Amino acid sequence: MDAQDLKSAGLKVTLPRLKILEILETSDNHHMSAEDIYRTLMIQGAEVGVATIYRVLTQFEEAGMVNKLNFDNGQSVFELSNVDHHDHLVCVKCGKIDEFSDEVIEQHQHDIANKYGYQLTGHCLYLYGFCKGCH
Amino acid sequence: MDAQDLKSAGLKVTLPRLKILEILETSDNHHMSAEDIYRTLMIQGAEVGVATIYRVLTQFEEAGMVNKLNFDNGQSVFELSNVDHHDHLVCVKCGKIDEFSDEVIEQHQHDIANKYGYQLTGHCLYLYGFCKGCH
DNA sequence: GTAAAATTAGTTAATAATTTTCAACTATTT
DNA sequence: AAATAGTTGAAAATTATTAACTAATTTTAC
Repeated sequence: MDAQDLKSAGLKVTLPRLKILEILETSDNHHMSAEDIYRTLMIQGAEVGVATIYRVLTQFEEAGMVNKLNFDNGQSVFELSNVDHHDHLVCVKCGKIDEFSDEVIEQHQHDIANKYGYQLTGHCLYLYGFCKGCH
Repeated sequence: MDAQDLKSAGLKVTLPRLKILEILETSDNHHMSAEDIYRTLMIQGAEVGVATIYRVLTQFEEAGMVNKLNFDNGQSVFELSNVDHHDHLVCVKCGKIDEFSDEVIEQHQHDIANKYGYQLTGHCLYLYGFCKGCH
């Protein structure tokens, strides 16, 4: 994800956008909330308003560059979408996020959509629980 | 779901709680947002404050009487939980909600949780798409 | 049934997260 | 370099939900 991706998406190449992309790429946990990103930018000394972050993330999502994950507790985080499809395990205690993918589940989802006459546009699958360290 | 269920849950039997239960039971689409419930109560001429609705719904959820569903768009709706477990198909255009259940998917979810060392407390699976009527 | 104790309700105010507004600025086009 | 179309940051506005507080209601003990 770089300047070229922004152009392809019809978005001008601006500093805030590049910085946000960079943060999403280089952060340790590559699942970040708008707040997380804002904090990181502040620490870096960048002067970017909150509104810009929400705006840019929405644009990225519309352009298919990032996915927004909405958790049950109302929190939401973003991840780059230039990776293979996967779903998420979320620790309800420490907030840790693991990723998995399961072909059988994917297949069944499609079968179900067909059976009910739905033309699938997306899905959301989260497993919530206590992770190894939080039992 | 009736007065007895309220008592069993350690909740006093009050008019607002009974009305909210009744609405959840009798509404056509038995998936309603706090707002939907509020509007319905207003139409019925009942004088119930919004805060009460949120409070009561939260209590019902804690008591395991209702499930809260959080959709990707941030909206959330409630359904009575005195029915078999199932997941949801959501039409992204008209908002229609269908229900399904799939043993294979359920089983795989447990396998995955085990594999990653998670002790499962819940899951959320929504399929989004265009329903039959909205193609 | 009644009164006292405990819980609950409604109003209003507060909060949190996100979005809008708008004038000033920037990137791209010509 | 000027024109233009898109973008930004600050602050105000919105939205959904929750908290605080007093009044009202339900339950429990007589």
